[in-house]
Amino acid sequence: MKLKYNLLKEEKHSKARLGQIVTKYGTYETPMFMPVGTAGTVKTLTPNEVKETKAGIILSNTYHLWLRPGEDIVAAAGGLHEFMKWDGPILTDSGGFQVFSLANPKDISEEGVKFKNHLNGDSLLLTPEKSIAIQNKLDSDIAMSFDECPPASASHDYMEKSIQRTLRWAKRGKDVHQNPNQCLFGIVQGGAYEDLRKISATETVAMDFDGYSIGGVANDGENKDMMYKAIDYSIPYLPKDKLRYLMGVGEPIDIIEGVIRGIDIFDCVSPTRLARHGHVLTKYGKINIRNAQYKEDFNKLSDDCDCSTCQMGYTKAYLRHLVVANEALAARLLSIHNIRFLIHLTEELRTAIKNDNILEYKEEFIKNYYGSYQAAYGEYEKNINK
RNA sequence: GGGAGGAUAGCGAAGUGGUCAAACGCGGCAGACUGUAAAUCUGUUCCUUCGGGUUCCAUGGUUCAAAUCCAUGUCCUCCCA
Repeated sequence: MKLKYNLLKEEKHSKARLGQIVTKYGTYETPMFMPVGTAGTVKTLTPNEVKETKAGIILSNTYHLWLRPGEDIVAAAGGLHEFMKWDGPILTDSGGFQVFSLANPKDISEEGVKFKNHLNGDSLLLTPEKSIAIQNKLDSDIAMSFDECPPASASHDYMEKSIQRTLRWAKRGKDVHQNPNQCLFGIVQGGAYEDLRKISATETVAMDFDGYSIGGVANDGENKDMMYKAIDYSIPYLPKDKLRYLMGVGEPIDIIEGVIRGIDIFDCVSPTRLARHGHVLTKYGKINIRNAQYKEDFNKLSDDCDCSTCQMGYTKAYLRHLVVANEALAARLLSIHNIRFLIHLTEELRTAIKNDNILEYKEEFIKNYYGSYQAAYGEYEKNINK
């Protein structure tokens, strides 16, 4: 059964929307944060632990599973859900982000993208057709179109050529997409250029995908002002009855701003990566639990957090000890907490949408978490409409 | 009792006459991380009022110049008896 989106309510003072995603695994509310499990695992966590964070959809990656263990092995296992024992929806990224993070511009051609296998140096070619074929076999619930994800700093000229190629790649991918149980999403690119976002969004929507995402944000050379513009310039052209996914985001303030601008789903590696590096998201800001000041702090990470790490009563002093001692449990306990933090944030945003007070919620959140607008938005504070 | 080798910043360890406040590793203290080549990477780690000051076991010496050479002492390790 193909996943389906229903729009339930629009917030009165913003573009924020409450919706639901109906899947064969259950029904989930949006806005939603999706934890990332690139290589078929949300790093350091078991599926049960991920479930306990109240995660709905999780992410996995075409590029990584293609290289290892190979999509045929996943298919032989009965698909990715069965392989990794995740009894919930999965979205697979197409490998488009790896075009940005792993390939050189000169390796990008009309046919596809030449990669150097980061595991053994082999030369590989990933094409739109190949990406979709792999995702068909992985049997994820949502497949993403294979796109070029140029840095935000790319020139208008480069970006224009790039979005046209991404549109052709989207069409090629859609033409070979075969899995009837799998949605296929189109990706809007165009950086912070208003005209290009409009073209990319309009043309992508014209191809009639099951959902749409905004890509190319939160990467090199971008600031918050540009990210929010990229969203604002794309959203007006996306249909209301389809899911809107902001790829790779992220930071609490960006999730809030994204929701206010009409985004439904987000994904980001930050809660798990930060956890592995000893950083903790709390209502009163991000802390580095490694810091010496926590050596004898026998308080929990947060008094009002319902994640299993906090519910167990683990103290900052103990968690700091685990991080400093490089114990695997540190990454696991902090990943649980950080993921739960972002999912809890989306729960609060859903409540705010129901109550039509999301702008007030944002003010309150910024006050608690960042302390100031400057801290929340950086030097672009004044350009961003509060 | 005889012989040999050592002693360098919190620890380990380079350096064997000037370019040495002294490589590098660990530990310590901070920072970064947004569709994961990331349990990774970066900075910093004698004191300082940032001008400079005081260092390489101790003391004395050689030299324009010593962590580096010489003498003595102290301590450590190994081998022989």
